[in-house]
Amino acid sequence: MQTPAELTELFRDRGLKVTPQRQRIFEVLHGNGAHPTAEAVYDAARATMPTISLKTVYQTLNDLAGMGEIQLLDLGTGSGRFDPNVSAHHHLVCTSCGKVRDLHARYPELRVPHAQRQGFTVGSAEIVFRGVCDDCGTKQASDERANRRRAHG
Amino acid sequence: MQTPAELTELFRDRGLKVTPQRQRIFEVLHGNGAHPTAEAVYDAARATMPTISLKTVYQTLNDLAGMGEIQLLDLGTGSGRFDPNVSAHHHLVCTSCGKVRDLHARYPELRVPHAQRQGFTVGSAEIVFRGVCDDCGTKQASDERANRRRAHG
DNA sequence: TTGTTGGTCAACAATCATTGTTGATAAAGT
DNA sequence: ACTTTATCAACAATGATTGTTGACCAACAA
Repeated sequence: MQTPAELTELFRDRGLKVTPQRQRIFEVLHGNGAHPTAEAVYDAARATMPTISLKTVYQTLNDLAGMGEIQLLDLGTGSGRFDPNVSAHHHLVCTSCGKVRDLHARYPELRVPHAQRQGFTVGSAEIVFRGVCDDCGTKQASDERANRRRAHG
Repeated sequence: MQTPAELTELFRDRGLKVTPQRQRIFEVLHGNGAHPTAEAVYDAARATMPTISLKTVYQTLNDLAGMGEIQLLDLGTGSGRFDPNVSAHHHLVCTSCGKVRDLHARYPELRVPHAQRQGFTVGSAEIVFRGVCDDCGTKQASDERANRRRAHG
């Protein structure tokens, strides 16, 4: 997505008002590679603007998605995640905590074999790599150690 | 997944009773490549068993998923879909009607470049190809023709 | 065949993420 | 300054899914 200043212009061009709440949301999203949920954006915004409402956050996120400035992802983690990175890319998803990271890699082989098209006209392909992130990996390891201690003691 | 007869045995082995409702659900799923939603399974089951409840359908689908006989997919179509095909494969999703089809193809290139792992230990990879199915493609074309006629008339 | 266990049903409430509604207030943009 | 639109709070509603209750009945083992 574009910088907060550019988004401000974009909103003005479209006749949308640039309110402090919206600017706060622009800031929160700017350079955020963590693919926040609406709730996460809400929490981050509230840190410096305690009266902002979750409704307003959803509203603004949907406006941004409608303009193509951010992307709404459904990666099977229970709630939608908003990705400020709009260019073609793939995702790493932690099956333990739901963390999502961008993956910038080219997969030129990603074609559907003709015999398998089943009548589909394919427009895009996304890869979701599922696994365990470093945080959850080390936590699991220490949990297991704790379990062993408990079993022995 | 296995045949209804094999599933019957599996349920018995686990101390689960084999009721007509469950057998009906086995039949509905057997050889079903359409990735039905819980509602779709419910509707199909009701065709010959009008009193079966949606609750029972969810229950049995979850039991089957717990045994690894079917797979619950979240492909961003709004509701979960149940896939009787448990082996590694990918999916074609219609962005218009939500239809899902299996894609049996090998993508040996599907590795995360080491420099991009970001601490993740990757276990699996799924590709979702999004596009328009034949039904929706032809429907869209005829809709457009109708729109042109309306505009001219 | 009978008894115990568990499944099923209906009806309903509850969950979670998300969107809609209302009416009052405030602030943005001309 | 005036018009328009955003925001807020509080609340209801959505749709998919799960939980709850109590009554009933059927599967399976003895």
